[in-house]
Amino acid sequence: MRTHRCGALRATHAGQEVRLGGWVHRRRDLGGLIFLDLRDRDGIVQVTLGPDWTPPEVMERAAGVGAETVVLVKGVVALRPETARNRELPTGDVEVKAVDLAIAGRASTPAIPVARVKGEELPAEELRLLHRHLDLRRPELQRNLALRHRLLQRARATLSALDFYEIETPILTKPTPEGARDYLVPSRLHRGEFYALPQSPQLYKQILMIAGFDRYFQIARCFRDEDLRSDRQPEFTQIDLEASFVAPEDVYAVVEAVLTALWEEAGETVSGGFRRLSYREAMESYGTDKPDLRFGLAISDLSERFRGRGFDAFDSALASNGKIRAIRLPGGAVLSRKEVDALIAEGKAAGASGVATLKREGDRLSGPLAKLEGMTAELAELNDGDLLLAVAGPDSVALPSLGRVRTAAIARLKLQPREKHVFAWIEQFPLFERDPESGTLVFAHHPFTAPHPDDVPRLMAGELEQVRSLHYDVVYNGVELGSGSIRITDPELQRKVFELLGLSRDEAEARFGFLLRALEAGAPPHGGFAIGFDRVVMLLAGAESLRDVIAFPKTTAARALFEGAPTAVDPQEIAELGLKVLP
RNA sequence: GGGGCUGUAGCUCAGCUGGUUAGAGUGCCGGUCUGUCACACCGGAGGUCGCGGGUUCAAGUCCCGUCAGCCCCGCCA
Repeated sequence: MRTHRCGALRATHAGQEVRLGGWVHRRRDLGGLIFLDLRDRDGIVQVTLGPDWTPPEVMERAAGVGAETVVLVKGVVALRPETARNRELPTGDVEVKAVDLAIAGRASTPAIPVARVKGEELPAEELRLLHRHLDLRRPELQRNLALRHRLLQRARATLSALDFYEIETPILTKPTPEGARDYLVPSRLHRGEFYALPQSPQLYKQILMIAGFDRYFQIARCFRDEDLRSDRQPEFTQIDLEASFVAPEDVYAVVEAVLTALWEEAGETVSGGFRRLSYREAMESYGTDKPDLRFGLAISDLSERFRGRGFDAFDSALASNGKIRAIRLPGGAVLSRKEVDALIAEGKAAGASGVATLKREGDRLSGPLAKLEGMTAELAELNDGDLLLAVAGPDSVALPSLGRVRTAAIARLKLQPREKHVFAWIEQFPLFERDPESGTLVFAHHPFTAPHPDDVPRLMAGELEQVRSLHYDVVYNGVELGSGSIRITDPELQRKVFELLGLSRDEAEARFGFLLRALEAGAPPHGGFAIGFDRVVMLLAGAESLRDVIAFPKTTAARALFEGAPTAVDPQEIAELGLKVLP
């Protein structure tokens, strides 16, 4: 039916007779001459119709085609006249002189434009989702999904070459009361019972390791019934992997190979390797567990330097086991009072009771900290033009506050990154964290995460806060790309953890008995990782929203506008499931 | 669950302190036009101002409610 894609034609094709199929992107009808921009997934080429080479009835037909109509064109590729070439188009040196044009699919006037006027804003997101078939025709989204395809293939090829088997796991699974809210699926055959859609294939991949498959991966769809954000969809895709007889180092090597391959596939060069930071180092130096290491600006401890200098807020913080933490902004002295106030507000929003500042301009120090006894530029280690922002208090407050100040300052000062891509492993996360509401200790990750071997005695002794885990994250330019861990393989340790979670032996058996039985059948040491694939595509495509790298995304209220899901169903179907909808 | 922003022609937007017949660009329809590429030019049609209620002599504009989209907090082991 066709010989080439529209976007593929170049000067080398000149003289060839071609048949094309595509969508009419735009029409320019000059009366005697008609130009059609014909578009397919590869790009746009100009089709030219004129009385010298196009039969009159074809001219007439072409004069009537509207935007987005699908046409089949037969013609000859010709070099354009020298003065009529279009440098902005890859196909701009040529045009197709049409001898025939058939209308294959006439389009009604598009509800939203595919070809936009230069400078025109995109249609409202609601309309783009409602008319997704049209929005997806836009070259940007075509490009994003083409990239997504290539990244998927590259991930598969890379893992397959590393001896990983791609194995599918169920979509209808067992509900898990912990963690995110499950999407539930009622069972017709078993009235009153429910499946859940998987939040991740976590337990299945562990069972696969216990079953001896050694290395598994899956491009896995995951479902979580929680409120959404611009970087969160109710269903999303992970590159999920798990391997046996591994230490964290072995998992790191695999994940690094995959991520490096993906960046390469997108045309980026990754160098400098993956940094390593413990959770503690990340928090102490950057105030976050996902630091953007493209910038320096580490947090420093000024407790001793600023102790006992007549600043009450500092001394009282130190007296109650707090620290004075600070960040130096080179060139920060240029910030206006208003801009500095905005940074202080960031710190306060994260819980700091105050953010004290010190500015150096020439030999002059200014700001609230300038009046500390014995304050000098040397004491504060400030260079000319620097701004110091300090927070005193317990680390649990001071560090995250300065982390937010740091991020805001980088944006405010429009600092140039020292490197383009910085990947880092964050290791040795605590196994437990304090629930801010109840104050009780809860699992920081899922309950299958192995404790750090050195800390198992502490775990058994109930010194939970001190217990580190074998959980690790990959962070890229301040964005968390994924996480993983070495898993618990000792059934008794796993039982102990369920107990710490507050599950009775019976409850643990009812919920996770299948895992415990598997562990008792001889489990190899194993661990794995999951890469948030949508987020990776978004970063590599330069997209601003996950919705721009997913063909059919949901709205922030988890609706599918195009097809209209969710929707009410026939009461009879509901009755068949043994359910009743409450008003 | 809470907060914020937005909703006016098919699309993108303007519409002042409440005041005559709600505008522009683009698209659409008709016409002229042989080198355009956001073609140009002439003419025309096109409106439940998201929806419901209220205040007022008078509401696109003010108030209350509601729906939808987006952003943020909570939430996402």
